[in-house]
Amino acid sequence: MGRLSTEEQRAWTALRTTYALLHQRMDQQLKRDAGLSHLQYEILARLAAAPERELRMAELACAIAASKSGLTYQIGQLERAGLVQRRACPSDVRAVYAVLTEDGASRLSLAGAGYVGLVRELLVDVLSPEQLRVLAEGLGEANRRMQDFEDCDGSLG
Amino acid sequence: MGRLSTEEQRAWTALRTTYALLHQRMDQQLKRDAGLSHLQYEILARLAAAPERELRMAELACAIAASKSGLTYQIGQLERAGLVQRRACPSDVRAVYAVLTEDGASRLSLAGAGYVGLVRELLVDVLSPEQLRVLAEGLGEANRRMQDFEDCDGSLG
DNA sequence: CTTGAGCGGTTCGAATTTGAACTAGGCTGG
DNA sequence: CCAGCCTAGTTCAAATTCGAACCGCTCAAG
Repeated sequence: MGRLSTEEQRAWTALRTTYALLHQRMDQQLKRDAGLSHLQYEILARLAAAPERELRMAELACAIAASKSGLTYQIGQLERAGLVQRRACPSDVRAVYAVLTEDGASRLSLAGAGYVGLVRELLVDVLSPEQLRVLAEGLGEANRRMQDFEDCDGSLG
Repeated sequence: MGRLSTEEQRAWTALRTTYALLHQRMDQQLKRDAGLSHLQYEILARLAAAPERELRMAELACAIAASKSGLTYQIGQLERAGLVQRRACPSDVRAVYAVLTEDGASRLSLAGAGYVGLVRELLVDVLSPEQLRVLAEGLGEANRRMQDFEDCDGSLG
């Protein structure tokens, strides 16, 4: 249980602050460009990538690491804005699908350029391809373990 | 302005979710162990590492990537809990120092073991030393650039 | 000196987030 | 079939967060 080595500390701190700064920048830019928060953008992006452009609430909550109630709130906002629709599931009355609307898709692509630009400018272009590869692999593995252990839900709601 | 390559996307997504999951876990564990939020822990940790165990509000806000008002709130909480004290700056009446108290220091060390354990278990031990080094270097550089560009304050509050 | 711009923090209201109930449906053993 | 437990989402109040407006102070230019 000793302290972290300098290198270990640097790695963790860098991870933390990189994410924090990037997140902050994205929030500002997305809000300016398309009136979306970073979280909302991620939600729309997940939906866009999903088959039929729809996902169950729980899957979505898990994917974006938000609490159940937090997602309910955000989907509410997005629905009011017409970017998403709720759809009941025929086989299970309890379940709800969030579906990306046409408007949602175009809003997403409106925001997309700026978002991608930011990821490039502040992350991708700063790293060598090799560094990027290592990062994707290493953190990908860390992720997998956490999700496995936690079953991607548990206390999240 | 094209899309991100699969690898680029993987890297960014992994960064995002790794941080999110780690943050969530920390929040829970710290709350349980010592009644601190992750943010509060970071604040105390920064103070502990600073000379004289004190920092100006603005420096602190910058260090933890919080908004000015957000920090005011959290320092308020920590002060009520007796873990931190505000101290005026003799040379500049406007400035305020946040000082770690003895209680703050012991609370911090109380929480420290669990915190470090989590960082080890979920991040450090999952990566090879080489991966860790690359991560620290790469993200460290990304960080430096963002902070430079933004002068570590700007629109943060 | 004396504006006037800018800094450092705080305050305030609105938006978001959280966790703990709660509502309802499903699902399994008896 | 039925009780008891689990699951999916929502609701609600409380805690946190954000941004804009604000206050008092500093500092450099005139």
